[in-house]
Amino acid sequence: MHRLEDLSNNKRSYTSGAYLYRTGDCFKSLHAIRSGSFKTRVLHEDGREQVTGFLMAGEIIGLDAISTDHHTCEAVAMENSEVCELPFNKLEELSRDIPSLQRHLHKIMSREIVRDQGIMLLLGSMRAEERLAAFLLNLSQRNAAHGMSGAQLKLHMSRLEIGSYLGLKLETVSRTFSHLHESGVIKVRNRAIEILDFPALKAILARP
Amino acid sequence: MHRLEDLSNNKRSYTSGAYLYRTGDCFKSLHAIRSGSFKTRVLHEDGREQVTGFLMAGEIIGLDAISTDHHTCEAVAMENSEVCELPFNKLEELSRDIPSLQRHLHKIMSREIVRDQGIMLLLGSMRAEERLAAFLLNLSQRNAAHGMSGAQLKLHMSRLEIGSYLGLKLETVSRTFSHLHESGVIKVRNRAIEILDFPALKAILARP
DNA sequence: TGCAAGACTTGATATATGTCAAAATGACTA
DNA sequence: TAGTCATTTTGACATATATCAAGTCTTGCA
Repeated sequence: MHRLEDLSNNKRSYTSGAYLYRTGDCFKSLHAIRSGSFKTRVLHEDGREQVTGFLMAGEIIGLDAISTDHHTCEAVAMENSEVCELPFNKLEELSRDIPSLQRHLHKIMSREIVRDQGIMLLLGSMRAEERLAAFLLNLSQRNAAHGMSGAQLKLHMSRLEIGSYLGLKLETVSRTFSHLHESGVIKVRNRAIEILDFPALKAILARP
Repeated sequence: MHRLEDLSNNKRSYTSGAYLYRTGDCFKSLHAIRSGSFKTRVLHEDGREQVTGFLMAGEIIGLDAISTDHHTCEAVAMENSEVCELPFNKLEELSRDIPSLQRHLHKIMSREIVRDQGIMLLLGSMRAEERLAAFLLNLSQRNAAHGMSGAQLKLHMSRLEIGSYLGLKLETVSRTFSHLHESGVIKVRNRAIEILDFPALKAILARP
């Protein structure tokens, strides 16, 4: 596993709003997010766009590009962030020698597929309030997994971006936040969200 | 590449409606569809479900399960079908020796991620008619890729299943089919669809 | 072949979310 | 610090899709 370190000494910084890659860019490396966060989005010919993910520290970004050797979406930093470059052919080479790395890489890719299936379920069959509840709980969980608070969330994305991700208009996102705020489930102060009543938030999801 | 054949001599048949695997099943093998077609769907606690894919001959099924060694969705045959079992640890073993196979496997997984992103775009930002147009064009393209007609489609799934996949109710699917039929873009006779006007169908997608 | 169950279509109506608009708030810059 | 611009909230209204309800058509089985 020490050989992995050869791979990971190449760190780069991105300021908020900077592109990690754009649609069509040639693919050479995956990137591990060391700090900060990124959003990914796909673009349709007619200017339509869809945010497909919000990624934070510890997560791997760029898996879409392996398919065609070109990026099929773009990744933008949502705050000042650091990534570690993982040249993909080195990764493949290493994973031929190290079965546990190979397995790990496969699991990472598969996990992304599972994550996308979850979003499809959300987009295909949930109402606005359920989508937002699922979104907040997911964020909370990932925050907690990094030793940060599960209750206090600092959103680095706008209502517009949340809307795009959840298949809602920004006004609907705003209204739904307000509604959850009024019912005492969460506290909303601009982009700082506090989850006050976890069971209630989970109950929104559990009841179809 | 001949060693691949060792892998692929294990064929199995599934009658229409039979499960290839269920949610929670232990994962051992991917499956290559030799003939026929399958649908995959994810289940939510509250009985909610979402069809996440319709797979046909030549496609690989089961990639979701690598993540946890257990299947996170279920796969059901939509007609009498044959699959070829690909034991995953043998696949990993072989791909350590054969870089081109390794690369191929990675591309297959990445392609699935890209496909899912496309569905997220569809579910998140398209109207009913656009979703159905995208669905039909995709089906047509895959049909044509297998040497079959791109214009004559035989649907193996019900309106309910199409609706689940596209995030619509079955009535909306039916109405939208009827509408496309009336406007002369397609001809609908039960599950036999004929695409009469490709440019018109594509135009529905291009105009936001 | 005929019957029954499921699949599909179509209509009337309800509703969640979108659209348009304006005001309020917050953030950045000069 | 003030001023400008972007973001967010909130309201009134529009609309796409969902829901409920018949009714018709297929299909598979007896």
